[in-house]
Amino acid sequence: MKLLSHLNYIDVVAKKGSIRKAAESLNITSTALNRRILALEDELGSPLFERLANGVRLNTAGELLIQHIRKSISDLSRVKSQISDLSGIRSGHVTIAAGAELVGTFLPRRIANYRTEFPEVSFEVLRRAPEDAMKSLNDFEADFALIFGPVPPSEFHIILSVDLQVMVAMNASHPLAKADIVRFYDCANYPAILPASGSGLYDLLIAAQRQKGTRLQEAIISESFELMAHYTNEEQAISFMLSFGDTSYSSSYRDLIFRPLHKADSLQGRLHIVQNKGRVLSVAASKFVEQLNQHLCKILPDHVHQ
Amino acid sequence: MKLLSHLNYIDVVAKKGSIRKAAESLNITSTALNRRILALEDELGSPLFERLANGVRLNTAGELLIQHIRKSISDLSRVKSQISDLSGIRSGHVTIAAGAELVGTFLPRRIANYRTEFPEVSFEVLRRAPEDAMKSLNDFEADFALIFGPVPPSEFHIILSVDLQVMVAMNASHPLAKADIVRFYDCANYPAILPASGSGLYDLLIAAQRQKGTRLQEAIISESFELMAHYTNEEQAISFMLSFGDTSYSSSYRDLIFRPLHKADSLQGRLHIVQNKGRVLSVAASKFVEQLNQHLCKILPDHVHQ
DNA sequence: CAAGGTGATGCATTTTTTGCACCACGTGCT
DNA sequence: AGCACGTGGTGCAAAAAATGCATCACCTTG
Repeated sequence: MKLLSHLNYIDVVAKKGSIRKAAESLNITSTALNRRILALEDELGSPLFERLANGVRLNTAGELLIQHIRKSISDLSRVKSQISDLSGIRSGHVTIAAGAELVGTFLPRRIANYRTEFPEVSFEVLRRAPEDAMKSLNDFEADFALIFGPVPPSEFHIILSVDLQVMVAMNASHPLAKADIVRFYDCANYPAILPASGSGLYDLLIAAQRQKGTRLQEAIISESFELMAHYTNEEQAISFMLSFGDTSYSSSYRDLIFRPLHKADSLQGRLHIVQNKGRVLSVAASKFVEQLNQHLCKILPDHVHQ
Repeated sequence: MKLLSHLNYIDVVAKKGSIRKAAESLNITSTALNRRILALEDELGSPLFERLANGVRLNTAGELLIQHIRKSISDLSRVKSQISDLSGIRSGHVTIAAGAELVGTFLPRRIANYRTEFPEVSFEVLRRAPEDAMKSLNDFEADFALIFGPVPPSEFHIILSVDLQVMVAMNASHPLAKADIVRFYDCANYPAILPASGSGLYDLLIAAQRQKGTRLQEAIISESFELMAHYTNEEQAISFMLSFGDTSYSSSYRDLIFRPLHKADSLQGRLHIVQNKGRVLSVAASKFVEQLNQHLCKILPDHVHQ
């Protein structure tokens, strides 16, 4: 797009922190890019970047402008999608920032389901810790975010919240698999595979250990839930996963057994679907959120908060 | 400004309804403008204008885009003003859409007062009927609007509301001037100069006549409050004006006497300061609104609703 | 002090935009 | 019907703008 390409250039420079690097990734010469920046600064009557020895960095004026640029680009792409929607072409692009707990299991199936109906819509999933997911929203990098954990700051609009239970995952031959329900203190008797910090599940498990006075055996810590799932199968270890009430999500890891925790130990967190306040979602994105909404209401009635 | 000039061109074409006319007012040839439009349409993959025999008109896609363009231009100018604010230059531009009741008396003094502090800030006052004032907000033509009359639609953000009394204006030698207070039915005994429809005061007077069963003598109807004021001086006629509690506004029309209406007849309307929902005001505009706010709280305590 | 990185700049080249003249088409007036 | 006038669209040449190369000045790092 020609219109925003000029603006987009600034955005890339800001992100790369170097005119030459940005120019390379944009497939133009640094000269051209440099001069565009100079022209823009001249036009605004104020520099936008601080020139450092090893690159450039946005100054305050630049920060103000880049915020507007990102919003403009994002809004324009929404308008474009609305316009193509008018022509009857169901196309578009949806960018989602989601916690590590969700990118592997929950989202793939939801996206696949959506794309059976609208195959022209492309998706982009950013795996982000809660704080980074919010930053993505602020930078207009993501259309909306799926955040599991504590209530997000009030500066965002919460489209939907769902109460989710944490379940214990283990190999079929694991001793804990014999009972239908697991106590949290029993978990401390076996090596555990825990998520790394920067995930809502991590926060929840830390809080639970402190509250219950139970200390889990941290055998492996990983930020990859795929590794956690597969390794649970290798060793007589346990791990923790979100339950969507529906076993179909859990079953994506064959051979793994999922057991709920005892009522008194129940680890409950909330999944929040949030978006930027005052921002309008694209046609495609809002339809996807609507589909998520319906699905969650169907499999988890009485747990959904609008 | 180069960045938005391309976009602004579309805006001008939409407003002029003709590429040639727009090109003339933009000091470029129609060829260049025409090709820019074609290029943009090509880029978006969809026409933006309907080609008619006597010009062009936005189609649905164009309406969608022009909305974004106007918002972008408006936001960018706000960012520009913020940036120059950083450099210590207190400059900017404020556009106000106001009812005819306010442009002549209330606003000039407020603007003058503001400009003694910030002489670099320029102002633009659009005299608009309530509905047109809201349209100006929607089109990002005005930063905010001063509307007197019924409560504006909820799709706008009401910054401030003030209860305002309507007073009766007359020549010093007018019979009604003898009493300190005027009854509404007494007004029917003299020729009256009334505002034309499209002003909040008009709506208020129409409603009052119906409610009280009193029919005023419509000697002159004008949309100009200046004419009303001056003509009131010429003939033994009466007219109606807003009271800001402070006589200083009324005194701008020398020789005119202002009398309040009896309590039972009191014509009370509301002045609303409204802006587009979700829109951020420029530094200059928000400072001006703040000054209005303080002033109104000072001269009309207990009548201001935030 | 040298090596490797950064952004800035002069000048020739390429690409894009612009303007002129003209076309095709529709409207309205005679 | 005929004509004049206005509209948007287009081919081609001129003008303007953006680009790329080579180079400079500067800073950091080894």
